[in-house]
Amino acid sequence: MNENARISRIQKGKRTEIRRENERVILEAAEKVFAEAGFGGATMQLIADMAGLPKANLHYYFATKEDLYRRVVQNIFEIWLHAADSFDNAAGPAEGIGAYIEAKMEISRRHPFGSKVWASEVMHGAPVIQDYLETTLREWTDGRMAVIQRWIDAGLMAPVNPRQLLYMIWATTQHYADFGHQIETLNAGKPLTDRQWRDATETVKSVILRGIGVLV
Amino acid sequence: MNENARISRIQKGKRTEIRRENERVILEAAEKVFAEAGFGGATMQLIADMAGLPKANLHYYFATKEDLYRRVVQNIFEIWLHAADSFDNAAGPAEGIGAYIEAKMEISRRHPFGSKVWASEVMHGAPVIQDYLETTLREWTDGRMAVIQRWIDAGLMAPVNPRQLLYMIWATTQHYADFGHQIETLNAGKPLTDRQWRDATETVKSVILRGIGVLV
DNA sequence: AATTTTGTTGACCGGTTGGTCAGGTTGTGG
DNA sequence: CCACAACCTGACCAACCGGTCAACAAAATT
Repeated sequence: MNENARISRIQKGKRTEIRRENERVILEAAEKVFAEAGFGGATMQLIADMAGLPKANLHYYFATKEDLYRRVVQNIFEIWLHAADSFDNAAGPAEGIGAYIEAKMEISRRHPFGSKVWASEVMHGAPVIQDYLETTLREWTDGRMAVIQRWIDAGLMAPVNPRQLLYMIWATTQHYADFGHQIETLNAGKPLTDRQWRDATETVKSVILRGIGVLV
Repeated sequence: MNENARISRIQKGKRTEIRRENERVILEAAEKVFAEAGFGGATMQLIADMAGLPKANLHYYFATKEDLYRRVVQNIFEIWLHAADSFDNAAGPAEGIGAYIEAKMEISRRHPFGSKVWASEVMHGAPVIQDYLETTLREWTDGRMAVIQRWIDAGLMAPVNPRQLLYMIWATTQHYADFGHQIETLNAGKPLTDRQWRDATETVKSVILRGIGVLV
């Protein structure tokens, strides 16, 4: 048996497939339940029911409720950080910040449950991911602040406090996920349409970009 | 006994005083515990300990955990609505929206626990205050949107979607309460100083006001 | 085909939680 | 000073929750 065949077998083996699929189903159910009930309000039984598995099976893949929760939070954090790719290779603030806002709005739309879990985690004092905040997030923030400061120094945008600007972007974009229920209620109880999402994105972009002196 | 004497006695009676004071202490403790642990994670025992009362005493004043929670949520909702007073008798958007942002930032600073409870309630689908969203909040929103629209029609500000503008103000201001822990962590673990709160308020105000074409 | 590893699950358990209640204490009106 | 109402609380309970485990099934390995 050569190396390729072995790798192929490992990746395609039924065992591996079962594990991957079950973990996926469990994490998806957990994300939803944690988002809708909070960590304390969520029960392993509820997650199991939503995943269509016996509760004992959950504990086979994830030792404890906290382990499962940690994985859910880490998943959304990864997505969150990736949105920064828009930021990096941008020529100036109009392009960079505009693309970042669009990326974050897209995340709010496609991962509303993950966003809520993250918000909930932070609101409760980040008991699980405090170390991420102090290391990865801090470095990430410092890096983007430096980019914004360079744009300001180059006269490409108004001298707005870069940190506060990032907070404003985070707040406005995540609002559409975290407070989605309120927004839906004020929208006659109906989810936002494609057009409404585009309008919201455009409004956020235009107000912020004009607010930092990039648009006229 | 005349009417005045009776009212005076009722308001000053020790019984009334005891009830009012105990309810106040319990609500204050409950707000903090619900904010830090969520509804599901909060326990009556924890609230009782923080209030310095036996658990059974809590159930004397508030029949169920849900009753207590409902009162906490209603309290913050009242404060929330009152911030709109800044909006109403304003000559134009610079004054009205500026004052509203300041009022909401002040609420985020002075009632961080209440803000978090409100956010948590909405994030979880507003199980307790859904009717408020559909009645009071909707009317409130429609009213302010009309005011903003009049300003736009009068040429006092750029034609920004009034609804999205309100959402942006809610999001940016409440962010400082709901994500206060994250902001504090990124601030070297220290709470914002007076000066930093003023800076944050000014940045939010200037970016939004410039963003809607009110500032140059 | 035998053996080992991995996956599956109903039944069970100790600990915690929201809520109750009986019996006591304190304040109030007559 | 008496009777009634409001307030207080230790002890208790049924329900539920996270987690365990033994016994079994299925797949992989030899």
